[in-house]
Amino acid sequence: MTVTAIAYHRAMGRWEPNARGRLAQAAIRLYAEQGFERTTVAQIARQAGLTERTFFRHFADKREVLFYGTDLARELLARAVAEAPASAGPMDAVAAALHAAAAVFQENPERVRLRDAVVSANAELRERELIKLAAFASAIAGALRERGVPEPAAGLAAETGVAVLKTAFTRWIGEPDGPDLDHILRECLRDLSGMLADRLADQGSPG
Amino acid sequence: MTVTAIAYHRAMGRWEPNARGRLAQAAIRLYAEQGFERTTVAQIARQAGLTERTFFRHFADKREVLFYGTDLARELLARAVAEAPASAGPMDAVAAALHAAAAVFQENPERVRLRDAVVSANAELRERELIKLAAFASAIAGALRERGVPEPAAGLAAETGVAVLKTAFTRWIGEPDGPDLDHILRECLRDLSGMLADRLADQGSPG
DNA sequence: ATGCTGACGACAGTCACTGACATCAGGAGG
DNA sequence: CCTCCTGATGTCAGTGACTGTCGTCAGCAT
Repeated sequence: MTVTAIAYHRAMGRWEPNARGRLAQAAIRLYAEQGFERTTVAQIARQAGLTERTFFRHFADKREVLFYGTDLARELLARAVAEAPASAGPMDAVAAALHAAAAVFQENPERVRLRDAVVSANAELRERELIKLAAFASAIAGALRERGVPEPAAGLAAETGVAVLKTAFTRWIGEPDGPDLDHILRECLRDLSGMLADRLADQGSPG
Repeated sequence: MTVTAIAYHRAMGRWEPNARGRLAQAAIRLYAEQGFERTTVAQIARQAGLTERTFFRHFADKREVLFYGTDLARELLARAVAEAPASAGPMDAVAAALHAAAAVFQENPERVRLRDAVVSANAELRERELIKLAAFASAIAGALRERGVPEPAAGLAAETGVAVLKTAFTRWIGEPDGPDLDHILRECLRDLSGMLADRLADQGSPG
């Protein structure tokens, strides 16, 4: 469930045309070919015609190079929540954001799948993915609060939304010829509503 | 939201009385005193009267030492789900598990808070925490499936449950003199039900 | 042309983590 | 009591991620 995969594009370096991009491209290729652990930063740098030291000037660590574009995705989610119609409830606004993210994924399914394969294959990368997802939730929660949704409802809706995104994404990746992400998302949201509504019905027997 | 904090106890070493425990205790103390990053594994080992090499024989890495007992917590959650009354719906079973976990946290609030402070202060430790929480979700989902709950409902209920636990835990940590975890949990579950029930009411306007 | 600024290379150093081998405590069997 | 065996530990050497520092060089403004 490497849901973080999103756009790979950015400004260029000053001398070389695009240092960051070259490093990122070299990295994902090498990670995919020989595995994350068996790839050294020196290899990536050499592949991109740069030095190891320069790699670490562009990326905080060896993992971060795979999470390029995460900032953009976070902004996208927050914006979608903010731009949801005023009449929409918290969970509707979150749903809108999830569908916006889904659209980006579906723009380039092959790259998303490649990245997912690399990230899923390594525990350290899965950890980093989770942090990014938590950042998504945090951004969504912030946007909800801007809409006047109080805590803990905002945080709860955001966390739940990300949980739904993860679940739907995993399902989508799992069946390449299955329905599209939008459809799966809607289905998951409906299932969840149902479960919780059931629970609401007979209240007060929690522990 | 370092929800992973749970029991610290285990078998003893053969020569020295309790190598694992001594290492864990030294580690958390040093991490709390001088920070995680400024503490070297050699320091921890020396403090415990052992060598660096031995530290890595007991813990997979420098972070893992703070996540002692996570396995027990995972089993606790799974068992609570399994032992929920047959009449309980998926979300009720999950709620029961969350309350079981809450009970363990409340057994020793000081230690939980100390650990939370250490983990929250460091990004790498927060990453590890998220992985453990994901493992919790996975265990809960498995237990739900054993109860006959189909996918994606099982995964969804599990993820949502962990999201609720995180939210409630954060709130609990945030106000030391506030209501107890059980109470906050119940409140969060109610809020979430409400939000999703509202959304269920006017269906079909997702994105 | 000259100086400034920011990106890069070169180099040395720290530390997390690993593999290989020696060693030593204690229990099982004589 | 002695001996073998097993498992936990110490020792040593090595890899690789990451950092600090300094020199250098391209492009820009003056």
